[in-house]
Order: sequence, then C-alpha cells, then structure tokens
Amino acid sequence: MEKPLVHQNPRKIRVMKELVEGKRFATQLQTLFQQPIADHGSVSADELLLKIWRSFSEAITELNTWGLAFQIEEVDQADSEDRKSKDSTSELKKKKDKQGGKDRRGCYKRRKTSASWMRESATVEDGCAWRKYGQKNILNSKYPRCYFRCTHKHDQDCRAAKQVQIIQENPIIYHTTYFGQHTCNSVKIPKHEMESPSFEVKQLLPSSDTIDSSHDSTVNKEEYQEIKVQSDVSSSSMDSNLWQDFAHDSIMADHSSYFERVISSDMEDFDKFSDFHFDEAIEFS
DNA sequence: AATATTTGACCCGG
DNA sequence: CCGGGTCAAATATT
Repeated sequence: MEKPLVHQNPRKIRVMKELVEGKRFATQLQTLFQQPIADHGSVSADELLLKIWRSFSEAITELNTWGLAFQIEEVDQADSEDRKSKDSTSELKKKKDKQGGKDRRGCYKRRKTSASWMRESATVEDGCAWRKYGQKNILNSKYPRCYFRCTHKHDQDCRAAKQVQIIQENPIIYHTTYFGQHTCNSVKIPKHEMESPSFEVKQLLPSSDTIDSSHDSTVNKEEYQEIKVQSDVSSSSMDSNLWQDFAHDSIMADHSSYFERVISSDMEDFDKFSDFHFDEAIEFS
C-alpha cells in the first residue's frame, strides 16, 4: 500500500521494468499464437518479438553498466581524492589567467583520465538528470557528439558526466560514455521541505503532488510515469499491474537460485557481476 | 523568474 | 595547427 516502490535504485527499477515488460510482451505473443486470426488493431508477432528482444537487450545493458559501476567505484573515489590535492594548483593558475582580463570561456581543467564505461542502447534515457553543455561535430562521423554533466554539478558538486553520440539510425542506437559516478541524490528536495519532518516520507512516496511541485525531480517522476504509461498501454486497468508482477516475481527470488539460473545462463559477461545480489535488488517491505 | 539548450569562442594535448 | 572538450552569452523553454 504505502510502499516506497519508486524509491528503489533507479537502475533496479529499469532492469525490472525491462524484464517485466519483456515477460508481458512474451505473454502477448503467446496469446497471439493461440488466436492466429489477427484482428486489425492487434500488434504483429514480429513487432512483439522486436519488443521482447529490445527489453532483454536493455536489461542486459543495464546490468552490465551496473556491474561496471561497482567495479569503478573505488577507482573513482581515489580519483576525487586525488583531485582535492591538486585543486590548489589549478586555482592559482585560474587567478593568473584572470589577470589577462579576457573572456575566460573555455578556461577549464581538462578531464583527466577518470573512470569511464560505455553503453550502447536504443534509449538515451538512463534515469539520471543531465544537463547538456556542449555539442561537437566529430571528424569522420555522421552524427555530432553531445556533452552532458550532472544537473547537480553545482548544487551538490556531483562530477558525473557523459557523452552521447548516435552511431546508427533505424533502429537508432546511441553510444554513451559515462565518466565518474554520481555523488548526488538525484531528487532535489526544496529547502523548506527538507526541514519538515515528513520530508523523508515524501521523498520515498512520489505522489504526483509532491513530484510535480519540484523542478528537478524529473528523474523519479519520469521513471514513475514511464512505468505507469506502459502498463496502461496494453494491460487495461491497474497502474500497479507491473508492480504486482514485480512483487510476484520477487517471491520467486527468495529462492535465490531462480534468478541466478536465469542470469548465468543468459549472460556471458556475468563475471563482471561478482557483487550483484538480487535479494538486495528486490527489497520490498 | 528560473532553468535548460544552443552555439561559437576558447583552451589544451598531440 | 587541428581536433575535441568545455565555457558562457544568447536564446529558448517551462
């Protein structure tokens, strides 16, 4: 009832969403086979297959990214420690440049070799709040590269960044390179709400009221709407349809071998995942 | 009004 | 010098 469903790790949500969706499409496909006389409104088997394929690829990509993210965490922290010690130097340099009195744009510290990982997917959406700060045409490539940094770079000093570039059209595939981990909590809470005792509850339970009132809460809001819309598309009534499915499946996850079997048989790159625990991923209270 | 995007200038390393 | 990453003023969006 009053479960903080959406307050899960966004990545967990996306993975489950893709898997549950895939399952639903598969069910549709099954019914399609049972009634081969297609009525004009219904989707084709090809279409469903494509959707199922997409769901699985997205989930796999997501899990890969996740696994890498865990690996990178340490490196990244080391990097930011490193940064602290060198900041004073660059501060001096900045002042020196300023005395030139010219336009200071483009005067920055070039990104050092920081932890990075890549992802190719059909969506640019990854559940984080990004702010575009540049775009460049790249030699010998048809599509421009877009530069993003975390929305909370300034208010929370979050150094996460990414570059996105289309590498293929039809079907569209984005190539994304991520730099650094998010250190922000992506939902920005207005100060007056921070002080209220019920703040935590509001954060956990994104009712449309709470969410809509805040600008930067786009992450969980989108996540929530996306899920809602998609469960409305084909399975008629309940918004919580998907989450019921989710919860149902999580019961099976209690027998932890269930998911392990599914994943290890399907994922060649599973060794990246040493730290991944599904019982944690499905914590429902 | 507050935020986000666009876009060309600027900077740096190779 | 060139290619690519970043900045920030102008502009658009909410």
